[in-house]
Amino acid sequence: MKSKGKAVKPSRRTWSDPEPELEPDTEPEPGSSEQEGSEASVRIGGSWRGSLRGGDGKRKRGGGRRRRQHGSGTKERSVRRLESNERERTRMHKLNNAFQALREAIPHVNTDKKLSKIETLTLAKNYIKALTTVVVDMSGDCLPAGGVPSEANAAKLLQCYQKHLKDEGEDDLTQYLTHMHSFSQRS
DNA sequence: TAGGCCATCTGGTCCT
DNA sequence: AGGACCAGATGGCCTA
Repeated sequence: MKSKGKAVKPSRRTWSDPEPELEPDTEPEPGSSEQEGSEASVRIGGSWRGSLRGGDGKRKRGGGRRRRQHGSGTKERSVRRLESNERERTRMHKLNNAFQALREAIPHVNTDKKLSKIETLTLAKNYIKALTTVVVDMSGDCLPAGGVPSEANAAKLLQCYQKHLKDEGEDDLTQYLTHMHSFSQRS
């Protein structure tokens, strides 16, 4: 299993752990010094970076110009940024937890390798499609046309599913399994 | 070393 | 007004 990313990244400095020489209160940021809105450079981890916003035609919903932050001091903005970063971090953690739950819901062969996010989504999509095919197939055999979902029907479907697997194997899952194997072979 | 994947920061926009 | 959401940018880690 890849143990990527999760390890502590000592060189990644967060706003909550600022370096002493970095003083946002006193050091103006080039490009973002409240005068140019189309392009900004910000300082992260001690190095300046420039963003390409405004020049590539993306993210242009609305004005496109960076809004000026009237009436809020640098310190207050810094605090708000910290809070915003924290919220974003927890939001992403929740998202990752959801991805993990999805990974655990999808059967796959190579459990040694953690599915990437894109693999998880692709497998989930194919898995749903495969199961849908099975259900539709079985409901044609086992349920009256236009049958209303009910506990009785669900039980009957389950019986049919088991019979289906016994009689015909898991051919309906072939496509899903194909994708699954392609993923596992790449690891 | 290049490329893939990821976490984090960031600012703009949307929504309540 | 403030939080949620989104996407771009950046840099670290890992594998082929």
